[in-house]
Amino acid sequence: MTLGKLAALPAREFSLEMTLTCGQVFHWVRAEAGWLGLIGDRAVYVEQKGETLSCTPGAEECVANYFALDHPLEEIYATFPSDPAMQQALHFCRGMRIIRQPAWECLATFITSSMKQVAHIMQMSHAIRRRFGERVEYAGDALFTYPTPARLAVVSEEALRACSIGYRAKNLLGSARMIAAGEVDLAHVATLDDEAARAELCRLPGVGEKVANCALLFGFERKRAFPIDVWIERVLREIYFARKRRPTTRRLREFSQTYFGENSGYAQQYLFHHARLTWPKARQRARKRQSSRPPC
DNA sequence: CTCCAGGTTCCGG
DNA sequence: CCGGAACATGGA
Repeated sequence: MTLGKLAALPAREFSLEMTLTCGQVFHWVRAEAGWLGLIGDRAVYVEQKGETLSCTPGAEECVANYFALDHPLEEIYATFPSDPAMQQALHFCRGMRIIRQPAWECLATFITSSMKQVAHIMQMSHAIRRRFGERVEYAGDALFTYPTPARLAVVSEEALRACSIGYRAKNLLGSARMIAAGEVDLAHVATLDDEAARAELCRLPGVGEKVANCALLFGFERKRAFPIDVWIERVLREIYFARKRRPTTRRLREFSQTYFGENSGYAQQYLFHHARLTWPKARQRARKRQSSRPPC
């Protein structure tokens, strides 16, 4: 890869590393001293040095918007609850931003995310892009856009399964077809309030409450959307409901919507990333033994 | 080899 | 409303 001169833009309270590795987006790859990826169909290189974010010349505005450099992080942090677990997560993840992803590629990658580790979600994303996306050249490297609903709508389920996505192929294909046919309109979803938008997304196959909330948070700028996955469920149960009778899924959802405030989605991502990177395997095994032991 | 992963859907209490 | 099971695949 041969990079020319880069453009610089100010980036206070920002961690590119955290932002790209926290499990919200899955196609950026390390290159040189930074990262190479696509913002929509535009190939971009970015690297951070201190409070400066350098990027491909001409892409400054696009990059600043994508990485949400305008989000007032200090104001957002001020709305987080002040309990120790939340403050530890904040300290650990400071500078991490919820980015503005194109709605469809965000939704689609989370449709393929069920029962998969972050590393494998990346693999699936790249396989789908490489096989069905548009090729974009950048400094001698080849990048691939995420295929549109219309493009995926006309491929076979077998061809999709060749990307090693298993049973998720049927869901991704079904959702692409419904959107391509206009049965669900993502541009319209963007105009709805959170609850209506979530309900509309859940009409798509493979989209339940968790995936819908990921799409709302990462692809529709809904900072209140609070996805509850296995990690967040552990955090809620072991920290916020420790020593209590096992809360129902319903109870966890109610708690998450009242306790974490107006930027609960942001809080959720900090708790998720912190737990995933710092909770040792030993704790997971201990938890496992505990939960499988009969109550006394 | 066994276990588990940023779940959803369907089915029987 | 709630708990269980099936669903594919690969990394630990």
